[in-house]
Amino acid sequence: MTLAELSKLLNLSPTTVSRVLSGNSKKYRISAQTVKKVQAAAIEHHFKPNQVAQNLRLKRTNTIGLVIPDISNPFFANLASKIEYELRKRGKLVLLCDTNEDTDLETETLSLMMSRKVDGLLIAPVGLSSDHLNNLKELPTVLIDRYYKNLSIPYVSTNNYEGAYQATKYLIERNHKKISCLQGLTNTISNAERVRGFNQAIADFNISTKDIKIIGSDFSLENGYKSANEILSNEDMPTAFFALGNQIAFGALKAIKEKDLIVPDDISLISFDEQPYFELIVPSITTIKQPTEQIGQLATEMLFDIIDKKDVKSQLILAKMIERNSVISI
Amino acid sequence: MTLAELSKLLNLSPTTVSRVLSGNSKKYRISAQTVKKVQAAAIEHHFKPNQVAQNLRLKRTNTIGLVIPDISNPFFANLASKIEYELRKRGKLVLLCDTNEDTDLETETLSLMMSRKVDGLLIAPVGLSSDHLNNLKELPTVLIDRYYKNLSIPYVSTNNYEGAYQATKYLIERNHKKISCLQGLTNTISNAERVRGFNQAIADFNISTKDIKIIGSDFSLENGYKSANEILSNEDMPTAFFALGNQIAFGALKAIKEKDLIVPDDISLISFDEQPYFELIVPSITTIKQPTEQIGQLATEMLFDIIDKKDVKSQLILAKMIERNSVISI
DNA sequence: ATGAAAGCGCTAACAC
DNA sequence: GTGTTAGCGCTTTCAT
Repeated sequence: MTLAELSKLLNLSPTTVSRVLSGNSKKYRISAQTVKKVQAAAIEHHFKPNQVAQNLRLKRTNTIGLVIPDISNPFFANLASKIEYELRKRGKLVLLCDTNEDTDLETETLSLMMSRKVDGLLIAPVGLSSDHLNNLKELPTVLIDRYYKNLSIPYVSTNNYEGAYQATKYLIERNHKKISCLQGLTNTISNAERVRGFNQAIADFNISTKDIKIIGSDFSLENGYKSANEILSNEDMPTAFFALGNQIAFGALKAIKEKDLIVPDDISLISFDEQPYFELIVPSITTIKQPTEQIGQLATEMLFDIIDKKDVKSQLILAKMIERNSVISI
Repeated sequence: MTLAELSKLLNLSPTTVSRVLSGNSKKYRISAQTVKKVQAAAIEHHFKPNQVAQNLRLKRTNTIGLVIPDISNPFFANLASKIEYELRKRGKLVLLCDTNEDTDLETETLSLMMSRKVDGLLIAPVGLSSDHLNNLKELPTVLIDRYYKNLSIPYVSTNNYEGAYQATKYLIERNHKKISCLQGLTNTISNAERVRGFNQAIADFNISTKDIKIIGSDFSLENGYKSANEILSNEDMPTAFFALGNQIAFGALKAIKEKDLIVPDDISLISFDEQPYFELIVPSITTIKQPTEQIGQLATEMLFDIIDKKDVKSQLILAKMIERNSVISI
C-alpha cells in the first residue's frame, strides 16, 4: 500500500494524507474530521510510509553508520550496545560494519556508507594513517576509541596514556622492575598511547630498561597467548605482565597456566579493559577500566551536535583502576 | 555530484552513464571509448550513485535487518560477527537492532525495518508468542537461535534439548543426584528446550525430583549470581550446578566464590555456551558449545535461498560437549 | 482547509 | 550505440 493508493481510497490528495500522517495537520489546518478519517484508514490498511522514498525526498535517512574493528571483542560489543541504545532513543537506526581491523575493508565500508547517505558516522578506525578518512570531510563523523591527533574530526576516547601510566606506576610501586608489556595492534592510537604511558612511567621512576619488554602485534587472545609464551620461555622471567587489552590478558592467563605458574605468586598481571569476568575468576584481575558507557553516550551526543551544526570538542576520558588480586608486592 | 550532472559534463545521456557505471556496457554495446570516458570521469569526480535513489527505483536495498536481544552477550556478539561477515561477502549491509529482550521494542523494530524495505530479516526473537512476527509474512526471514515450532518461518538453532540432555546425563553418570539448574529467560524457546532436556534426563535416569531445582529468570550474570546465591543459602546444597548460559555460569561462579566454595571440589559446574575464557580460568569449565559459526553461516544461506525463492528447511544443529575440569565424580 | 504539480536521483522500456 | 521519457513513493511549494 502506497500513499497514493491510500489517498485514492479516501478521496483525498496525497498531500493531505501525507500532512496528517507526518503530524502536520495542525500546521496546515486540516479538519479534525479528515484527520480522523486518514488516521483510521492508515491503521486499517497497515500503511507505513516507504522510508526509502521518504529518505530520497528529505535527503536524510535517520541512519547512522557504526564502523567497528571487531564486534566479537567484548569491549567493542559493549560500546556498540551502548551506542545502539543511544541512537535508538533519538530515532536513528544503526548500519553496522565490522572491519575486522582491515584498512581496505574500512575504506570500502566508508564509501558504501556515504553512498547510502547515512546521516552520520561513528568510527573506531584502523591504522595510524587517516588518509582514508579525508573523503568524508562533509559527513558528520565522530571517532570513537581510536583517533588522530592532528585531524579535525572530533573524537571521544579513553585517556590511554594516563591509564597505562597509572597501571605501570602501580606495578612499580609494588617493586616490580622486570615488567613485560603485552601490546595490541601497533598501528592503533590506543595501543600507541598505552605504550607511551608505559614507557613514560618506566622512565619517570628510573627503571632500568634492560628488563623491560614490549611485545605483541594485535588485541587477540591468540596474540596474548603467543606473546606471553615467548616471554615465559626465557630464563629471565619478568615479575609482572601488563596486558594492553582484555583478550590479551586472557591469552596471557592461558600461557601462564600452561607453564604451571600461579598469578600473582609467580607473576603479577594487570590489564587494560574491564571485563565482568575479571571480577569472578581466581585470582580476580586488577584492571584499568575504560569508560565505555560515557564514550558511547558522549560520542552520540557529539554526533548530534555536529549534525545540528553546533561546535564540539574532542574528549579524552580518564580510565579508572580497579584494584583486585592479580598483583602482589615483591 | 549526481548522475545527471556527470552526464551533462560528458555530453552523454544519464542512461548511458548509468549503463556503464552499473557494468552493463557490454549488454548495451556502449563503445569502448565512451566506457573509458565515463569511468575516468566517475573516478575523477568521485561519483558514487546515490543508493537511496537506486533503492527506490530498484525496490531492493541490499540491506538485511539483524535483530538481536542483547549484543553485549558474547554469544550474540559472536553470532552477529559471523553473520555480518557472511552478509558482507554477499554485498549486503546490516541494519542492527538490539531489542534488549523487550517484545514491544522488537515489534516496533520490525515495523521500522519493514518500512525501511530491508531485503530480508535475521531475528533472534523475544517471547514465547510469535504474534508480532505475523506481519512480516511476505518479508524473507530466518529465525536464529530462537524459534517457534508451529510457525512457518524457518529457523536455524542449536538443538538445545539434546545439548541439555547430554549435559545432565554427564552429571548423573558422575553420580550427581542433587542438581540445580540455573535457567535463563523463561519465555524463550532456547531456555524452554534446555529445561525440557534437563527434565527428561532426570526422568530417564530415575533421579528423585526432590533434590532437583530449577531456578532463575534471565540470561544475565546478575541473575546467575542471584539464583546460585539463593540455592547456596539453603542448608541442603546441591552437588552440581547446570547453568543454561555463559553469563549465568559466571554469575554462579561469583556466588560460589563468595561462599568460599571451590569448583569442582565443593560443587560441580557445567554450562551452556562455550566461551574462550572458560578454557582459561581455574578450574576450566566444562561446557556445551553451541555451533555459532554454523548457525550464522546456515542462516545467511537460507535467507538468500528464500530471497531466491528456493525452498528451505529449518535446522537444529547438535551442540558439542567440551569436557574440562569443573565437574568431578562423586 | 485542500490539491496540483514538481522533483529528490536513479533505471529501464522503448525509440531511433 | 545512444537518448527520451516515465516513474519508483514521497514531500512541499504554490495556488485556490
